[in-house]
Amino acid sequence: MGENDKLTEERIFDAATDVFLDKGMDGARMQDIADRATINKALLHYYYRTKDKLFNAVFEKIAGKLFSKFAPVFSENLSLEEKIRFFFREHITFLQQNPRLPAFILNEINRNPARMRKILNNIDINKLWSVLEEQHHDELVRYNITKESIPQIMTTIAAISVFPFAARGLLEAIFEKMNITFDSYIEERKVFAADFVIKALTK
Amino acid sequence: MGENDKLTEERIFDAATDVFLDKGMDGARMQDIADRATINKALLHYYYRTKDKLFNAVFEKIAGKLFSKFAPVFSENLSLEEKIRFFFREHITFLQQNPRLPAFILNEINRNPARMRKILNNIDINKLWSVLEEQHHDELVRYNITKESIPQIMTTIAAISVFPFAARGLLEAIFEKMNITFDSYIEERKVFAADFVIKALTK
DNA sequence: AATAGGATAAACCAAATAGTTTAACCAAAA
DNA sequence: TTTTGGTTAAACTATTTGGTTTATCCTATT
Repeated sequence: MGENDKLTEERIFDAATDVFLDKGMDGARMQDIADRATINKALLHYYYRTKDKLFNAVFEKIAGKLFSKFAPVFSENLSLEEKIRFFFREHITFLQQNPRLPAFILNEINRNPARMRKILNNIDINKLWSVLEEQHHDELVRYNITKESIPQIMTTIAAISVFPFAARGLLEAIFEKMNITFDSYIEERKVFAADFVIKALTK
Repeated sequence: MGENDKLTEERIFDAATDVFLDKGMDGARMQDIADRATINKALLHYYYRTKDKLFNAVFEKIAGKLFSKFAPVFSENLSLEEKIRFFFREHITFLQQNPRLPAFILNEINRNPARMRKILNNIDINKLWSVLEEQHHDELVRYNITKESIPQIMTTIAAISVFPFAARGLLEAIFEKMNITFDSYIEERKVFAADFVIKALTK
């Protein structure tokens, strides 16, 4: 019954995603995952033999989702400034819908850096620079963006987008005292972030 | 023998800090901590009755250390621009010496937000704005910094400083392929970050 | 000399947990 | 009708782990 099959496997995968996102690899319990998928432990192990295999499947899917959001920057036909605005709008909106991803990824990356290296092996980092230079040569000159400054700029952009979600628990506690909500702060951030970065880059 | 006493308690505390920083609350093992302190488990429990109490002690110390680094911004007698430069230089240098703190704090905050709230209760967030406005009224106007924009600006500054360390495992993997080291990137960042923020804020 | 308390080794306990096994159920396919 | 394979409940194993207990040792203080 290949139909029902997929349903169950998917239910397991979704339940596992949910539990791992909440508790991390160490804190997650196989029984929890089975419960959340409303199956029993035997069946859980029947589909994913070990906790490790299950976790790896979940982690790779999540990491893929998170990083794939960076791709349009290299494909969309927009000016550099438009791309920056586009990126923050899209990426932050994505994180709004998947707010637990950043903390999860950052935590598991530090627990097991090898896992990350394996995923990154599929990406040719150096090629990205060539593509960027090809598409935006004039703008790069105008903004004074060099190959050397790329690491600083890119990590700054990532930081501005990702950090609020990674530090969500902390920020919510602070914002509570200032009478502002995390949600409105995030909504504002989509344009604040773009303005801020463009301003900083403009000569 | 109060002397030796303190030595042991400190050895335990340091060992616990080390293990918790590496493995987190869930991943840490009491036996590991005892081993690293070169004492036995009985004595470990003799000093800190439970894993939870030990963890809380470690967490509060670490959180205190991390946040205390934000304080000089309100005490040093410098212009706003100088303060921004001062902050990034000092804070990033501190993180260079304690690179595992950010990932640890962010992770544990999300696992147990209540713990953070308790610590933040000792800080009067709203007062900080008054102090800032008192000390830098003219500059705030000049830079177009309002009470409303403070959350965006402050979290951006924190993000730029903290994120590289929280994402260290990821960045190291990427930088490897670009033939640059995390250390040189961080060294650069002390001034890049300040320049970037000041540029973004200047009208 | 006696005592108190830090320190140890080692065995122990109870609970949690990953993973396995077994026997039985049921529906769809052969 | 038989077989196959997804599915279940439940008991079970082996190991890990937080925490306790006990008996013993050592040393500084009384």
